[in-house]
Amino acid sequence: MGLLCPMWCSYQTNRSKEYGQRVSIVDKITCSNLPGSSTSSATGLPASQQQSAPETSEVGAMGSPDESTVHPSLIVLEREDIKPPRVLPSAPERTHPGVYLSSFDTLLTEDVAWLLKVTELTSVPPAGPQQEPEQCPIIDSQGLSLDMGPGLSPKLEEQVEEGSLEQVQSLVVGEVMKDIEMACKLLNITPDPIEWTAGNVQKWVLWTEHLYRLPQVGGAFRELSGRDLCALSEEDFRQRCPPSGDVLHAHLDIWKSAAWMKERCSLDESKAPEGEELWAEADSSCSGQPIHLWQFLRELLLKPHSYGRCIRWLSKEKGIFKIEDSAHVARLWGLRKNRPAMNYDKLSRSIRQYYKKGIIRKPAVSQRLVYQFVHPV
DNA sequence: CAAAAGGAAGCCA
DNA sequence: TGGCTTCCTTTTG
Repeated sequence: MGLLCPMWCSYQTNRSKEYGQRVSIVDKITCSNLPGSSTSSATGLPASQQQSAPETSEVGAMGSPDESTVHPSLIVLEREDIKPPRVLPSAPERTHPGVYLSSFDTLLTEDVAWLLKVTELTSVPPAGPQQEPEQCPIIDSQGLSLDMGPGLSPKLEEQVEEGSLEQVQSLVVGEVMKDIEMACKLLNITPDPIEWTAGNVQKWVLWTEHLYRLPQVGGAFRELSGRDLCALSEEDFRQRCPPSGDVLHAHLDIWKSAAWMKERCSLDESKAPEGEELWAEADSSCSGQPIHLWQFLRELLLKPHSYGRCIRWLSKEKGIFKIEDSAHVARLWGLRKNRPAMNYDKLSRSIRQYYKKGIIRKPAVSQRLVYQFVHPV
Protein backbone atom coordinates (compact mmCIF):
# COMPACT_ATOMS: atom_id res chain seq x y z
CA MET A 1 0.00 0.00 0.00
CA GLY A 2 2.87 2.28 0.72
CA LEU A 3 4.05 2.01 -2.82
CA LEU A 4 1.64 3.16 -5.41
CA CYS A 5 -0.55 0.25 -6.24
CA PRO A 6 -0.12 -0.44 -9.92
CA MET A 7 -3.87 -0.65 -10.09
CA TRP A 8 -4.04 2.90 -8.95
CA CYS A 9 -1.13 3.85 -11.15
CA SER A 10 -2.98 2.47 -14.08
CA TYR A 11 -6.10 4.26 -13.03
CA GLN A 12 -4.30 7.50 -12.65
CA THR A 13 -2.51 7.02 -15.90
CA ASN A 14 -5.68 6.25 -17.74
CA ARG A 15 -7.40 9.25 -16.39
CA SER A 16 -4.71 11.58 -17.41
CA LYS A 17 -3.71 10.61 -20.85
CA GLU A 18 -4.90 9.52 -24.21
CA TYR A 19 -4.45 5.90 -25.06
CA GLY A 20 -1.28 5.11 -26.82
CA GLN A 21 0.82 7.54 -24.92
CA ARG A 22 3.38 6.31 -22.56
CA VAL A 23 3.68 8.71 -19.76
CA SER A 24 5.20 7.83 -16.46
CA ILE A 25 2.58 8.00 -13.82
CA VAL A 26 5.16 9.26 -11.47
CA ASP A 27 5.58 12.33 -13.57
CA LYS A 28 2.16 13.31 -12.46
CA ILE A 29 3.06 13.00 -8.88
CA THR A 30 4.09 15.63 -6.52
CA CYS A 31 5.27 15.19 -3.07
CA SER A 32 5.27 17.64 -0.34
CA ASN A 33 7.32 15.62 2.02
CA LEU A 34 10.07 15.41 -0.43
CA PRO A 35 12.98 17.75 0.12
CA GLY A 36 12.65 20.71 -2.14
CA SER A 37 8.96 20.41 -2.47
CA SER A 38 6.66 23.11 -1.33
CA THR A 39 3.34 21.39 -1.36
CA SER A 40 1.80 21.32 2.03
CA SER A 41 -0.06 18.10 1.96
CA ALA A 42 1.14 14.74 0.86
CA THR A 43 -2.30 13.75 -0.21
CA GLY A 44 -3.58 17.03 -1.41
CA LEU A 45 -6.13 16.83 1.32
CA PRO A 46 -6.49 19.06 4.30
CA ALA A 47 -4.77 17.55 7.29
CA SER A 48 -8.07 16.78 8.94
CA GLN A 49 -9.23 14.80 5.96
CA GLN A 50 -5.99 12.94 5.81
CA GLN A 51 -6.57 11.71 9.28
CA SER A 52 -10.02 10.51 8.53
CA ALA A 53 -9.40 9.08 5.13
CA PRO A 54 -10.74 5.62 4.50
CA GLU A 55 -8.84 2.92 6.23
CA THR A 56 -8.11 0.22 3.75
CA SER A 57 -6.52 0.05 0.38
CA GLU A 58 -9.95 -0.76 -0.96
CA VAL A 59 -10.16 2.83 -1.94
CA GLY A 60 -7.12 2.53 -4.06
CA ALA A 61 -8.13 -0.75 -5.48
CA MET A 62 -11.56 0.46 -6.27
CA GLY A 63 -10.11 3.57 -7.66
CA SER A 64 -12.63 6.07 -6.55
CA PRO A 65 -12.96 8.58 -9.31
CA ASP A 66 -12.90 11.29 -6.74
CA GLU A 67 -9.27 11.89 -6.14
CA SER A 68 -9.94 13.79 -3.01
CA THR A 69 -10.84 10.52 -1.33
CA VAL A 70 -7.57 8.84 -1.99
CA HIS A 71 -6.13 7.08 0.96
CA PRO A 72 -3.05 8.83 2.29
CA SER A 73 -0.99 5.73 1.93
CA LEU A 74 -1.59 5.73 -1.77
CA ILE A 75 0.37 8.92 -1.82
CA VAL A 76 -1.12 10.55 -4.77
CA LEU A 77 1.25 13.40 -4.68
CA GLU A 78 2.30 16.25 -6.78
CA ARG A 79 5.84 16.84 -7.73
CA GLU A 80 7.17 20.13 -8.84
CA ASP A 81 10.20 19.00 -10.71
CA ILE A 82 8.15 17.33 -13.34
CA LYS A 83 10.25 15.55 -15.83
CA PRO A 84 9.46 15.28 -19.48
CA PRO A 85 7.45 12.23 -20.29
CA ARG A 86 9.57 9.21 -20.81
CA VAL A 87 8.99 7.24 -23.91
CA LEU A 88 9.91 3.67 -23.52
CA PRO A 89 11.74 2.15 -26.41
CA SER A 90 10.10 0.04 -29.01
CA ALA A 91 6.96 -1.27 -27.48
CA PRO A 92 5.60 -3.86 -29.84
CA GLU A 93 2.38 -2.86 -31.50
CA ARG A 94 -0.63 -4.86 -30.58
CA THR A 95 -3.07 -5.86 -33.20
CA HIS A 96 -6.03 -4.63 -31.29
CA PRO A 97 -6.96 -1.29 -29.92
CA GLY A 98 -6.26 -0.47 -26.35
CA VAL A 99 -3.04 0.19 -24.73
CA TYR A 100 -0.42 -2.00 -23.49
CA LEU A 101 1.32 0.69 -21.78
CA SER A 102 1.77 0.56 -18.58
CA SER A 103 2.22 1.04 -15.07
CA PHE A 104 4.85 -1.63 -14.98
CA ASP A 105 6.97 -0.09 -17.62
CA THR A 106 6.47 3.32 -16.27
CA LEU A 107 7.63 2.47 -12.80
CA LEU A 108 11.14 3.29 -13.73
CA THR A 109 13.95 2.72 -11.40
CA GLU A 110 14.42 6.19 -10.16
CA ASP A 111 10.72 6.58 -9.71
CA VAL A 112 10.66 3.53 -7.55
CA ALA A 113 13.50 4.89 -5.50
CA TRP A 114 11.68 8.10 -5.11
CA LEU A 115 8.45 6.43 -4.19
CA LEU A 116 10.15 4.25 -1.65
CA LYS A 117 11.70 7.32 -0.12
CA VAL A 118 8.35 9.00 0.03
CA THR A 119 6.91 5.91 1.60
CA GLU A 120 9.45 6.08 4.36
CA LEU A 121 8.86 9.74 4.92
CA THR A 122 5.13 9.56 4.98
CA SER A 123 4.52 6.25 6.68
CA VAL A 124 2.51 6.55 9.83
CA PRO A 125 2.60 3.76 12.39
CA PRO A 126 -0.76 2.05 12.38
CA ALA A 127 -2.95 2.84 15.31
CA GLY A 128 -4.43 -0.33 16.69
CA PRO A 129 -4.47 -3.64 14.87
CA GLN A 130 -2.94 -3.52 11.49
CA GLN A 131 -5.39 -3.55 8.70
CA GLU A 132 -5.05 -6.29 6.20
CA PRO A 133 -4.39 -4.63 2.89
CA GLU A 134 -6.27 -7.32 1.17
CA GLN A 135 -8.23 -5.28 -1.25
CA CYS A 136 -5.17 -4.39 -3.20
CA PRO A 137 -3.87 -7.75 -4.27
CA ILE A 138 -1.41 -6.37 -6.71
CA ILE A 139 1.41 -5.63 -4.36
CA ASP A 140 1.07 -8.34 -2.00
CA SER A 141 1.97 -11.09 0.33
CA GLN A 142 4.94 -13.22 1.00
CA GLY A 143 6.95 -10.54 2.62
CA LEU A 144 6.99 -8.31 -0.38
CA SER A 145 4.28 -5.96 0.66
CA LEU A 146 5.42 -2.46 1.17
CA ASP A 147 2.68 -1.86 3.61
CA MET A 148 4.70 -2.72 6.60
CA GLY A 149 3.94 0.20 8.81
CA PRO A 150 6.84 2.59 9.17
CA GLY A 151 9.71 1.72 6.94
CA LEU A 152 9.99 -1.04 4.42
CA SER A 153 10.01 -4.75 4.63
CA PRO A 154 13.50 -5.96 5.44
CA LYS A 155 13.76 -7.53 2.03
CA LEU A 156 12.97 -4.38 0.17
CA GLU A 157 14.87 -2.14 2.51
CA GLU A 158 17.95 -4.18 1.96
CA GLN A 159 17.54 -3.93 -1.74
CA VAL A 160 17.05 -0.19 -1.62
CA GLU A 161 20.21 0.12 0.39
CA GLU A 162 22.04 -1.93 -2.14
CA GLY A 163 20.70 0.23 -4.87
CA SER A 164 19.14 -2.78 -6.52
CA LEU A 165 16.10 -0.84 -7.48
CA GLU A 166 15.64 -2.62 -10.71
CA GLN A 167 15.18 -5.73 -8.68
CA VAL A 168 12.55 -4.00 -6.63
CA GLN A 169 10.78 -3.06 -9.79
CA SER A 170 10.87 -6.58 -11.09
CA LEU A 171 9.64 -7.86 -7.75
CA VAL A 172 6.64 -5.57 -7.99
CA VAL A 173 5.98 -6.69 -11.52
CA GLY A 174 6.45 -10.27 -10.46
CA GLU A 175 3.88 -9.88 -7.74
CA VAL A 176 1.41 -8.46 -10.22
CA MET A 177 2.07 -11.38 -12.51
CA LYS A 178 1.56 -13.84 -9.70
CA ASP A 179 -1.72 -12.27 -8.67
CA ILE A 180 -3.02 -12.38 -12.19
CA GLU A 181 -1.84 -15.93 -12.56
CA MET A 182 -3.67 -16.83 -9.39
CA ALA A 183 -6.85 -15.23 -10.65
CA CYS A 184 -6.45 -17.13 -13.91
CA LYS A 185 -6.19 -20.38 -12.05
CA LEU A 186 -9.16 -19.61 -9.90
CA LEU A 187 -11.31 -18.51 -12.82
CA ASN A 188 -9.88 -20.93 -15.33
CA ILE A 189 -9.25 -18.20 -17.89
CA THR A 190 -6.22 -17.21 -19.89
CA PRO A 191 -4.08 -14.29 -18.74
CA ASP A 192 -4.53 -12.42 -21.99
CA PRO A 193 -7.93 -10.69 -22.05
CA ILE A 194 -7.95 -10.64 -25.81
CA GLU A 195 -8.36 -14.41 -25.84
CA TRP A 196 -11.36 -14.42 -23.55
CA THR A 197 -14.71 -15.72 -24.63
CA ALA A 198 -17.86 -13.87 -23.67
CA GLY A 199 -18.16 -16.29 -20.77
CA ASN A 200 -14.64 -15.53 -19.63
CA VAL A 201 -15.41 -11.84 -19.77
CA GLN A 202 -18.46 -12.34 -17.60
CA LYS A 203 -16.40 -14.36 -15.15
CA TRP A 204 -13.71 -11.75 -14.98
CA VAL A 205 -16.20 -8.93 -14.50
CA LEU A 206 -18.01 -10.82 -11.77
CA TRP A 207 -14.73 -11.73 -10.14
CA THR A 208 -13.35 -8.22 -10.23
CA GLU A 209 -16.49 -6.59 -8.93
CA HIS A 210 -16.63 -9.21 -6.22
CA LEU A 211 -13.00 -8.95 -5.20
CA TYR A 212 -13.00 -5.18 -5.07
CA ARG A 213 -16.53 -4.79 -3.80
CA LEU A 214 -17.56 -2.84 -6.85
CA PRO A 215 -21.17 -2.05 -7.61
CA GLN A 216 -22.67 -4.80 -9.74
CA VAL A 217 -22.41 -4.08 -13.42
CA GLY A 218 -25.22 -6.44 -14.37
CA GLY A 219 -25.23 -7.19 -18.06
CA ALA A 220 -23.20 -4.16 -19.05
CA PHE A 221 -20.58 -6.31 -20.78
CA ARG A 222 -22.73 -9.25 -21.77
CA GLU A 223 -22.03 -10.86 -25.13
CA LEU A 224 -18.66 -9.13 -25.40
CA SER A 225 -15.65 -11.21 -26.25
CA GLY A 226 -12.30 -10.39 -24.76
CA ARG A 227 -11.30 -8.69 -27.99
CA ASP A 228 -14.45 -6.56 -27.87
CA LEU A 229 -13.80 -5.72 -24.27
CA CYS A 230 -10.22 -4.70 -24.99
CA ALA A 231 -11.44 -2.47 -27.78
CA LEU A 232 -13.59 -0.44 -25.42
CA SER A 233 -12.24 2.87 -24.26
CA GLU A 234 -12.41 4.05 -20.70
CA GLU A 235 -15.27 6.29 -21.76
CA ASP A 236 -17.09 3.25 -23.16
CA PHE A 237 -16.65 1.52 -19.85
CA ARG A 238 -18.00 4.53 -18.01
CA GLN A 239 -21.00 4.76 -20.25
CA ARG A 240 -21.81 1.08 -19.94
CA CYS A 241 -21.33 1.07 -16.23
CA PRO A 242 -21.23 4.55 -14.71
CA PRO A 243 -20.52 3.57 -11.10
CA SER A 244 -17.46 1.43 -11.69
CA GLY A 245 -16.70 1.39 -15.40
CA ASP A 246 -13.50 3.35 -15.09
CA VAL A 247 -12.25 1.11 -12.31
CA LEU A 248 -13.00 -2.00 -14.30
CA HIS A 249 -11.21 -0.45 -17.22
CA ALA A 250 -8.18 0.21 -15.05
CA HIS A 251 -8.18 -3.41 -13.89
CA LEU A 252 -8.44 -4.59 -17.44
CA ASP A 253 -5.56 -2.36 -18.39
CA ILE A 254 -3.38 -4.05 -15.83
CA TRP A 255 -4.29 -7.45 -17.22
CA LYS A 256 -3.54 -6.27 -20.73
CA SER A 257 -0.26 -4.86 -19.61
CA ALA A 258 0.68 -8.07 -17.89
CA ALA A 259 -0.21 -10.04 -21.00
CA TRP A 260 1.88 -7.71 -23.07
CA MET A 261 4.81 -8.08 -20.72
CA LYS A 262 4.50 -11.82 -20.70
CA GLU A 263 4.46 -11.85 -24.45
CA ARG A 264 7.50 -9.63 -24.53
CA CYS A 265 9.30 -11.89 -22.09
CA SER A 266 8.50 -15.02 -24.03
CA LEU A 267 9.87 -13.41 -27.17
CA ASP A 268 13.16 -12.97 -25.42
CA GLU A 269 13.90 -16.41 -24.12
CA SER A 270 17.61 -15.91 -23.83
CA LYS A 271 17.18 -13.49 -20.99
CA ALA A 272 15.09 -15.95 -18.98
CA PRO A 273 13.20 -13.11 -17.38
CA GLU A 274 11.84 -13.36 -13.91
CA GLY A 275 8.31 -12.79 -15.04
CA GLU A 276 8.37 -15.89 -17.12
CA GLU A 277 9.72 -17.97 -14.30
CA LEU A 278 6.92 -16.73 -12.15
CA TRP A 279 4.34 -17.69 -14.71
CA ALA A 280 5.82 -21.11 -15.01
CA GLU A 281 6.05 -21.50 -11.29
CA ALA A 282 2.43 -20.61 -10.76
CA ASP A 283 1.20 -22.97 -13.43
CA SER A 284 0.67 -26.05 -11.31
CA SER A 285 -3.04 -26.38 -11.89
CA CYS A 286 -3.38 -24.88 -15.34
CA SER A 287 -2.78 -28.18 -17.06
CA GLY A 288 -6.34 -28.52 -18.22
CA GLN A 289 -7.27 -30.68 -15.27
CA PRO A 290 -10.30 -29.44 -13.37
CA ILE A 291 -9.28 -28.00 -10.08
CA HIS A 292 -10.17 -29.87 -6.94
CA LEU A 293 -11.86 -28.18 -4.07
CA TRP A 294 -8.97 -28.88 -1.73
CA GLN A 295 -6.57 -27.30 -4.23
CA PHE A 296 -8.80 -24.30 -4.54
CA LEU A 297 -8.95 -23.88 -0.78
CA ARG A 298 -5.20 -24.19 -0.55
CA GLU A 299 -4.74 -21.55 -3.19
CA LEU A 300 -6.97 -19.17 -1.32
CA LEU A 301 -5.02 -19.89 1.84
CA LEU A 302 -1.77 -19.15 0.06
CA LYS A 303 -3.08 -15.69 -0.75
CA PRO A 304 -3.88 -14.28 2.68
CA HIS A 305 -3.43 -10.83 1.31
CA SER A 306 -6.34 -11.28 -1.04
CA TYR A 307 -8.50 -13.82 0.73
CA GLY A 308 -7.47 -13.57 4.37
CA ARG A 309 -10.81 -12.12 5.21
CA CYS A 310 -12.70 -15.19 4.09
CA ILE A 311 -10.29 -18.02 4.80
CA ARG A 312 -7.06 -18.19 6.78
CA TRP A 313 -4.62 -20.52 8.43
CA LEU A 314 -4.97 -21.17 12.12
CA SER A 315 -1.89 -23.32 11.99
CA LYS A 316 -0.21 -23.58 8.65
CA GLU A 317 2.24 -26.17 9.98
CA LYS A 318 -0.61 -28.45 11.01
CA GLY A 319 -2.70 -27.56 7.99
CA ILE A 320 -5.50 -26.21 10.15
CA PHE A 321 -7.53 -23.46 8.56
CA LYS A 322 -10.67 -21.56 9.29
CA ILE A 323 -13.32 -20.39 6.89
CA GLU A 324 -14.10 -16.93 8.16
CA ASP A 325 -16.74 -16.07 5.63
CA SER A 326 -18.45 -19.22 4.48
CA ALA A 327 -20.73 -17.48 2.00
CA HIS A 328 -17.82 -15.66 0.42
CA VAL A 329 -15.70 -18.78 0.03
CA ALA A 330 -18.68 -20.63 -1.40
CA ARG A 331 -19.29 -17.86 -3.88
CA LEU A 332 -15.65 -17.91 -4.96
CA TRP A 333 -15.85 -21.65 -5.44
CA GLY A 334 -19.09 -21.25 -7.37
CA LEU A 335 -17.45 -18.67 -9.59
CA ARG A 336 -14.54 -20.96 -10.20
CA LYS A 337 -16.72 -23.91 -11.10
CA ASN A 338 -19.43 -21.98 -12.88
CA ARG A 339 -21.94 -22.98 -10.25
CA PRO A 340 -23.89 -19.85 -9.41
CA ALA A 341 -26.04 -21.75 -6.93
CA MET A 342 -23.07 -22.85 -4.87
CA ASN A 343 -23.41 -22.21 -1.17
CA TYR A 344 -21.62 -23.24 1.97
CA ASP A 345 -23.98 -26.14 2.57
CA LYS A 346 -22.90 -27.71 -0.71
CA LEU A 347 -19.28 -26.72 -0.38
CA SER A 348 -19.08 -28.21 3.08
CA ARG A 349 -20.66 -31.40 1.78
CA SER A 350 -17.82 -31.63 -0.68
CA ILE A 351 -15.30 -30.99 2.06
CA ARG A 352 -16.85 -33.79 4.09
CA GLN A 353 -16.36 -36.14 1.17
CA TYR A 354 -12.68 -35.60 1.81
CA TYR A 355 -12.96 -37.12 5.27
CA LYS A 356 -13.20 -40.63 3.83
CA LYS A 357 -10.46 -39.94 1.34
CA GLY A 358 -8.07 -38.69 3.95
CA ILE A 359 -7.53 -35.31 2.35
CA ILE A 360 -9.23 -33.05 4.87
CA ARG A 361 -10.52 -33.80 8.35
CA LYS A 362 -11.87 -31.98 11.32
CA PRO A 363 -9.13 -31.06 13.78
CA ALA A 364 -8.86 -32.96 17.06
CA VAL A 365 -10.71 -30.17 18.82
CA SER A 366 -13.57 -29.61 16.46
CA GLN A 367 -14.59 -26.03 15.90
CA ARG A 368 -17.13 -24.51 13.62
CA LEU A 369 -15.78 -23.73 10.15
CA VAL A 370 -12.37 -25.12 11.07
CA TYR A 371 -10.85 -27.91 9.01
CA GLN A 372 -7.47 -29.51 8.69
CA PHE A 373 -5.50 -30.80 5.74
CA VAL A 374 -4.43 -34.33 6.55
CA HIS A 375 -1.15 -33.73 4.73
CA PRO A 376 -0.05 -30.17 5.39
CA VAL A 377 2.33 -28.51 2.97
C1' DC B 1 -30.18 -20.73 13.71
C1' DA B 2 -26.05 -21.93 11.38
C1' DA B 3 -22.99 -25.48 11.13
C1' DA B 4 -21.98 -30.35 11.03
C1' DA B 5 -22.68 -34.91 9.45
C1' DG B 6 -23.81 -38.12 6.15
C1' DG B 7 -27.24 -40.73 2.89
C1' DA B 8 -28.87 -40.73 -1.71
C1' DA B 9 -29.26 -39.51 -6.39
C1' DG B 10 -27.71 -37.02 -10.38
C1' DC B 11 -24.39 -34.86 -13.52
C1' DC B 12 -20.38 -34.80 -16.37
C1' DA B 13 -15.68 -35.07 -18.17
C1' DT C 1 -15.63 -43.93 -12.46
C1' DG C 2 -14.25 -40.04 -9.69
C1' DG C 3 -15.35 -35.78 -8.13
C1' DC C 4 -18.24 -33.22 -7.25
C1' DT C 5 -23.37 -30.99 -6.87
C1' DT C 6 -27.85 -31.03 -5.15
C1' DC C 7 -31.17 -32.18 -1.88
C1' DC C 8 -32.38 -33.99 2.16
C1' DT C 9 -32.80 -35.28 7.34
C1' DT C 10 -30.95 -35.34 11.76
C1' DT C 11 -27.89 -33.73 15.29
C1' DT C 12 -25.13 -30.33 17.65
C1' DG C 13 -23.70 -26.07 19.91
